This record gives sequence, structure tokens and C-alpha cells, in this order.
Amino acid sequence: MALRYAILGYLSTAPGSGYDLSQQLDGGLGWFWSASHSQIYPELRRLESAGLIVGSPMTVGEKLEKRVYSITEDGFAELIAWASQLPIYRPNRDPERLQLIFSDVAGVDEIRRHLLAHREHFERRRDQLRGTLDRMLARRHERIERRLEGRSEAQQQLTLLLRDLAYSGDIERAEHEIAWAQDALARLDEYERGAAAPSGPTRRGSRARPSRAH
Amino acid sequence: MALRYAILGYLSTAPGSGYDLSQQLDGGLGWFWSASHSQIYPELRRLESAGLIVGSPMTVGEKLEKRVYSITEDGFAELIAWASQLPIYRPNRDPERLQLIFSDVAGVDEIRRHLLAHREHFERRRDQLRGTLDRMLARRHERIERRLEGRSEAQQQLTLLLRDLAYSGDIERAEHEIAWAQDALARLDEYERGAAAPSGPTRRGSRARPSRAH
DNA sequence: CCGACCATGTAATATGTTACATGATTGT
DNA sequence: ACAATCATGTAACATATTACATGGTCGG
Repeated sequence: MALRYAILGYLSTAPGSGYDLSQQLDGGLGWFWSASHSQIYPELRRLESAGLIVGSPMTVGEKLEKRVYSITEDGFAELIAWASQLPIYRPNRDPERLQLIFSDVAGVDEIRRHLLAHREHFERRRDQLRGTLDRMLARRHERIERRLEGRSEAQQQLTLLLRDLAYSGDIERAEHEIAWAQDALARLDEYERGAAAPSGPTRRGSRARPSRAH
Repeated sequence: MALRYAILGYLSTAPGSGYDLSQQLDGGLGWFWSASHSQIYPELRRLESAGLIVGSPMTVGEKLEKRVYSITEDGFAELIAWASQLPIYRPNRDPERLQLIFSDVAGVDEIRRHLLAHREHFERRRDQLRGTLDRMLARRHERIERRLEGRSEAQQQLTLLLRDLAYSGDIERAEHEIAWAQDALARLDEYERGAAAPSGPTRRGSRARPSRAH
């Protein structure tokens, strides 16, 4: 269902083509949902035949056809109904954690490489998110500016507040992952140095963490 | 692919039946991966015909048939190969965040309910994870004790370290979500009180947070 | 004897990934 | 002319959810 609403949400800001959507959703750059164009185009057709969006054919240059979709009133109502629902939490699926807990069958070096990759992955993600958030707060994010157009001051503040919460929440998540990986690497070093070091009961990570600059 | 390795990982501790697996993975209670029995049984057959596990039929009581699977050497090698790989990060998909950023079309009350549900969800999750981690550190977690059997002291320490990292990492994630929702609720109240309150540039969440007890 | 749980499957549907396929436009 | 990017689709396959389907065991 989420793809449906990702599309409706996107089009509720301003009309756009399938290609525009796939630019945002393919690879999921800086975004909270992801889909490839092979999923997007059929879904657009389905949304259109359900009357939630309408597409108008345009021509670029001489021959290149594209379809620009707009949300309909029904589509907007559908979006509001969905946004008003309580969130439905799906079962947790975390391939990296799964890999980690069974990495005791691999070597310490492999675990270290894993944790380093983890840190780097979230450093990249944090930087990307920060870039987008900064552009947004500097009021230089085009799509969001479009969304603010023609709305009341209070409405605009709410939109910006929600975006800020979402982006800074994800940035903090990424920072948490970086700090976690850092700590994990330290604990792994400790393990390797002393093997059975202080032998006391293993402290919970949340407690045993000396270097949380937070 | 992950289901395959969740099963191999589980069976690398001790043999088990499809039902045992679905107890762990159905609904994903306290676990990092989730699957329903309708996925598990066919996958077990596939793993068996690939020679990675072997099933032996057992009879409970008079007639009830069950198949208890054990990992083979090939299966173990496959698990090690997988665990040694670098993690592959899939595109981010977060339906709750998606809902939140488009909730400016809904009302403030709906957003508040959403955030309250978010907090409660992660409070429950944190408590469940804590329960499991505490049992594990108290050395009362049966399955993990099974995994430690017959391994060297150093090996045991590594297993426990990895589990501790995974569980406490997830507990901290949950705590972060709770704190985030708490802060978001406060900011929403602030928004509602003043509507366009101090009008200064919105501070980034990570900075504007007064109550991080961390 | 009955309800909770053990135990295993299939089918239909929905969602997501990778590959295959085609052609136009724009800037260098 | 050539490469990068714009633009839209289909097909095959993999993965995940929900519903349908069946029967046994164990304890009260």
C-alpha cells in the first residue's frame, strides 16, 4: 500500500511524471520510500484507473511523449484518510543484525569489516540527509517550497515542523548507528586484546559505553 | 536470501523443526527476522534438497509426524560464507516516516495519536528486548546456552559479545525512538500553542532537544 | 470432551528486484 | 556523432502476506 501513498503524497505537492517519481524513489535517495520505475509506471496506471490521479500526455521536443499526473479530489481524500490512520508496524527485518549475531561462526576480522562498513554506510546516509535538511531549512528546497505555496502561515509551519522531525530523526538514527558501530569496534578490540579480559559479567552496551558525546 | 540464512543460523545452534522455527520467526518476537510458517516450510524443503540441511522424521505420541532438521557441513560452510560477507544495505523503506511527512494534510490531533502510538510501540519493543537480553546475560537463555556448549571460552565470549551488541543496539534504537516521539510531541504542543511562536528559524531536532537524559 | 497448542502443508495475492526492450532529446 | 539523460514500458523471478486446509496431542 505504501507505494500508492508515496505517489499520492508526492503528487499532492505538485504534478509530476513517472520519470520524476522514479528520480525520487529509485534508489531512494534522501527519501523514506523507494521503488524502481518498473513498479512505478504500472502503479500510476492503477491509480489513474481508480480515479485517484489523472494523467495528461505532453510532448517534449518533437516526438518524446510523457505523461504528467495530477492528484484528483478523490486522491487527496484518500491521502488524508491514510495519513490520519494510526501507523501499522510491520515485523522487524534487519539483515545486518541477523548477519552479526551469526558472525560468531566467522572470524573477528570479518566482523570488524562488517562494522566498519556499517559505520561508513550511516555516515554517508547522515551526510545526505543533512544536506537535504539544510537546504530545506534554508528554504532552498524547491519541492518543499512548492508544497508551502498558497498555504496559511500556520499550515506552512506545520509542514516544515513535520519535515524537520522526519529528517532530523533519521539523522539522529544514523548518528546512533555510527556511535554504536564505533563502540562495537572498541569492544571487539577489547575482546581480541584480552580474549577473556576482566571476566566479569558482560556489561550492557548502554552502560559500558564510555565515549558517547551525545 | 535472508530467510535462508536465518534458518541456517538457527539450526547452527541446534536442530529444530519447522514449527520451532515458526515460533521464533512468526511475528518475529524478540528476533531480527520474521517469517510466517507458509514461507518456512517450503524453504526448509528447498534447503534440504540443496543439501544444506537434513530432516529426520519423528513421531510424537502415536501418529503426529514432525521433521527435525539439522544443518549439514555444506550448510555450515554456506552460513560461514554468508556471515563473512560485507552487509548489503537495501533501500530504506519507512512507512511511518512516509505517513508523517504527508500528515500535514491531516490534523494535529491525528499526528499526536500517531506519535503516541509510535512511542508505545517502541516502549513495548524495548521491554521485550530487555527481557531477552537480561535472560541472556543472566545465562538463562536456553537456546544461547545451547550455542555456547562445547565451544572454547574465547568463542563463548565472542558469541555473547555479538548478541549483547545486537540486543543492546536495538534497545537503544527503541529508546531513541521513544525520545524522538517525546520531543516531537513537545514540539507539536509548542506549535499548537503559539501557532507561529518564536518565528525564528526552526532549530534542528538534535539541537532543540532539552530533555535528553542519555 | 474440549480448548489450547503442536504440526505441516497449499493457494492466491501483493510487493519488490533484475533483466529485457525501445526510442528521443540535449549538450559537447 | 556520441554520451548522458529523459522517458516509458514488459517479463521473469524472488519474496512476503493472508487465507484456506487438515489433523494430532495434552491437560483439565
